[in-house]
This record gives sequence, C-alpha cells and structure tokens, in this order.
Amino acid sequence: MFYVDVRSSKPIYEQIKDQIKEGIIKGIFLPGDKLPSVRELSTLLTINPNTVSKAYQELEREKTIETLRGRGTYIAENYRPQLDKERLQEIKELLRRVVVEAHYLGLDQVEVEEMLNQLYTEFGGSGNGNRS
Amino acid sequence: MFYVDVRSSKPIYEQIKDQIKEGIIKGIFLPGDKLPSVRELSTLLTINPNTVSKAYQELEREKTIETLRGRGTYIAENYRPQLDKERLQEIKELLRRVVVEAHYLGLDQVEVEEMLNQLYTEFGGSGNGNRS
Amino acid sequence: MFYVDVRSSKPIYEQIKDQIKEGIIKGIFLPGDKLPSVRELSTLLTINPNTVSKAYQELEREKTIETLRGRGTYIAENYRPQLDKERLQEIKELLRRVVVEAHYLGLDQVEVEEMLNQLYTEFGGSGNGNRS
Amino acid sequence: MFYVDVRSSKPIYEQIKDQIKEGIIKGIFLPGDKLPSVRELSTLLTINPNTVSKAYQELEREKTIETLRGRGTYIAENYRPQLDKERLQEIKELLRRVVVEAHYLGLDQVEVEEMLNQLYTEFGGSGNGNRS
DNA sequence: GTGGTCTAGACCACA
DNA sequence: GTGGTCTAGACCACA
Repeated sequence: MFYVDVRSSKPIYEQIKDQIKEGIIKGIFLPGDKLPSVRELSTLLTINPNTVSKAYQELEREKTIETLRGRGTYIAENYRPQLDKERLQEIKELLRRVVVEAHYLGLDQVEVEEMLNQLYTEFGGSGNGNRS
Repeated sequence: MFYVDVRSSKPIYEQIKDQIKEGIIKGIFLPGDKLPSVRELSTLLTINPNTVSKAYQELEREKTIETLRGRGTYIAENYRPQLDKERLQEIKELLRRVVVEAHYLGLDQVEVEEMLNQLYTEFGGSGNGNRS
Repeated sequence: MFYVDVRSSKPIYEQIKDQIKEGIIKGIFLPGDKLPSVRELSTLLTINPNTVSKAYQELEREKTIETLRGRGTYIAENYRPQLDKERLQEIKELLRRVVVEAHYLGLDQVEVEEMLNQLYTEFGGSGNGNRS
Repeated sequence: MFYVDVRSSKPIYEQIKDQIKEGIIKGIFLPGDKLPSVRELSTLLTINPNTVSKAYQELEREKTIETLRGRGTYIAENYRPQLDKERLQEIKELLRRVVVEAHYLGLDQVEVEEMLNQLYTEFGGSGNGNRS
C-alpha cells in the first residue's frame, strides 16, 4: 500500500500525504478507515517516525484524517472541501509552473490538456461522491 | 520588470528564473534581448549577486539564455524544446498534484480546465513563435 | 582519499568532482558506496561546505552520485553513459588541444598514444564493469 | 582566416592562440609570415584589442611568434619544441580529463584512440617538418 | 545530522 | 565592466 522513493526530490512526508489523499480519491481508503500508527508505518517504510508524524499532522490540519485519542488515526468521516483562497492560489501557482515548463519542453496546450484528462481518468471520472 | 517576494517559499533564484521564462513566453523578452548584468539585477532587486548568478547559470544550462564572452547575458536565439523524459515526468507529477489538491478544495475537472485555459490566455494564445 | 591543491588553477570543486569520477573508474568507489557528507568532507579538506556542495550538486546532475533523503550521498547505482553530442564535442576539443600542445612540445603521435595507453593502464584495463 | 565564437566557453584569446598554432601545424602559416596587427585583428573580429594583445603576448612568450619592433608580428622562423616539464604535465592532465570524461560518455579506449587518429590525420600525418 | 538557500564580501580571469 | 570561484557564516526544511 505505502511506499517511499528516497531518491525522489519530493519530501518523504509529502509522498505519504499524497498517497493517502490519492488513495481517498480513488476509493482505496474510505471514510472511517483506520490508518497504521506512526510507529507501524515508520517501521514498515524504514523511515524516521518524525516523518510519518509530520505527514499525519498536516493531513489532520487539513481535516483529511482525524486522530481519536488512544484509538488511532482514521480517514475523516466528512471532509468538506473548503474554498481556501490561499490554497487556491497555490494550485494556480502549480498550474502556472506546469504551463511554463510544458512550453519549454515543447508541449502545447492540447497536449497538456490531454495529460490532465488522463489524470482525471486515472482518478476515476465517476468520482467518490465525497463532495459537499 | 523584475521583482522578488522575499516572503514567498519559492527561492529567489527560482522566482527570477520563472520571471524570465514567463517573460519569454509572453513575448516581453525576445530572442537576442540583453538581460541586465548580474550586478545590475542584484542591485536593482537588492539581493545578493550570487543569487542572480545562480538563476542565470541554471537558465544557461537549460539553454534559455546564453552568455556572450564579455558582452553579457542574452535570451538565447534558438532554444529548441527537447523532449526530456525526466522533466516530462516531473510535469506530470506537478499536474497530478494540481488534480489532487483541486479535488480537496472542491474544484472539479471543468473548473481546473478553466484555470488552465485562463493561464494559456494570459500567456498569449498568439504564441511567441519560439517553438520549433 | 581526498585532497585539494589550493595552488592549482583547477577550481577546488572540480578537483573534488574529478577525484570522485576517477575513483569510480578505478573501482575505489563502488556503486552504492556512501560518500562523506558535505560537512564531513569540508571539515576534512578544510574548505567551505559550499564548495563541496557545488561539487556534489554537479555530480548529481550528471547522475554520477545520488542523494537519498536524509541518508546522505551515494555513488549512483546505475549510471548509464549517455552519448551527449555536446559533451562529445567538448572532449574532441580537449583532445585537439592535446594534439596541438603536444606538437609544440615536440611530442609526436606515437608518444601521445603512449601517454594515452599509460592512462588507460592506470585506470585499470580490467574495467570497473559500470558500462552498459 | 580568423574567427571567434563568443558563445564558446573557451576564452577568445585562447581561440586566437589555438587558431594560429593549428594554422602553423597545418602549414597555413609559414615561418616568417606576417600576422595582422593587434589593431587590425581586433577590428576584424570586433573584439577588444586587449584580447588580441594577450593572445600575441602569450604566443610570443612561447616563441611561436615574434614581434619585430615597428615592423609587426611574424610567425617565428625557428621554433624549437622544448620539453618543458610543466607543460608536459598540463598535457597529461588534459589527456586524463579526456579519458575520464570519455568513460562517462560511454566511449572506450579504442574509440578515444580513433578520435586521436582522426585528429592527427586532420593535422596532416606528413607533418610540417618544423620539428628540431 | 543532512543538504539547500541566501547574504556579504573578496579575488580573479576575461574583455 | 562581466561573470566565476571561494570563504565565512546564518537559517531552514527534512529526517
């Protein structure tokens, strides 16, 4: 289920965050599912517990997961997408990077749109119904 | 023309790189245009010359700009987008981030496509003719 | 193992790069071997960490070494020599310099070939098996 | 006859030096031939006179050319290759670079030897007879 | 502890 | 004046 690529330029804690967030979108994780404990996951992946901890903390702050004291960490029951202006700005910034870098790689708009479509297909056009 | 946001989490040298790369796409910089010297730009932005230097060196490695001995730094005459598999992979990864984060912000595919279109409009559908 | 010649006209970061690249060819460094950390090596050589950092960063860009997050820097497992036209041109240029300068020093073709053979002997005709 | 590539990483004064030295080997310049004046050549190439001056000075120090006061600069009549230990060391260093870089580009000894042969062919195996 | 970024400032080669 | 190299040293993200 989980894996880390220590060669990647993406920080490990982000890799974990992304795997969980993508897993939820794909329906691999369902609301209420229990996540491995920090200790379990860090042992499993042979990484520093702090790293798992950081991933979990950020996901919790984003209301994607929730920790029940003494009972472990779970996929949040009802996460409500919130239009957060700052994060929207961040996404735009990311997308801008995509457009610029794509240009310098010789990809045109149509090709980028195709890539985008592919990704949406991968994540299941059906959606997981978890939107407000 | 140039500016830096010292509060941004994006490193200053990347901000400079991006401004130049975007400026080229928008046609603000044309092939053969002279860029300010390292010293000029660092004075202008009140940042360290090394920081400008790093930006310029990376852009030169990417063949976006070129240094003519003793004459300064110029927008490259003939940059040819090269399909670099690794960088393509990086772009896909960025786009994947966009899709995932957009989902958690409550944006659907259509809305993301709109953002993408906006960006392409901003960069000028007219094109800058610098593609092979 | 490592040393720097501060009197040399060759930049220190290049000296480090070359020592590592030659060490790999000679089999002194094997794929997967851990390199000293930036701090360790800079302390050892009593040079600035930035200088070591620059050497490592360039070697990483060339895929000669790789950084594993939080685990340090290692000789790359699978470097595949890639026929890069530009770098090939650079080598030819270097070799041309050798031929011209040798001529003016009174060395003929046979003597240059001998020097070349000596070098290949030094690097171990046995090969380090790291070629594709 | 002369040209400079301001894009090259090779300093312009070295480009000039090399063109003269190669021209002599190829027999394009003969002992006693007059070279253009510093002013002429710098105008011709639209470069800084200091640059031509530096090239000429170094060639003169190497006894490749000689300046006759008030009469201009000439290809030296009898240059005698001198086995200069320091310069020999420099050549070896250059050749070592060739061998190392060739390895990382995937070229083996035979291929490097071929490149070397090609160069000697280019410079005319017949030689220009100017050796002592 | 590990590498990445940045500043301040020196010195040098080149033009 | 132009960029390249290097030092000394700070601060930060990540693990």
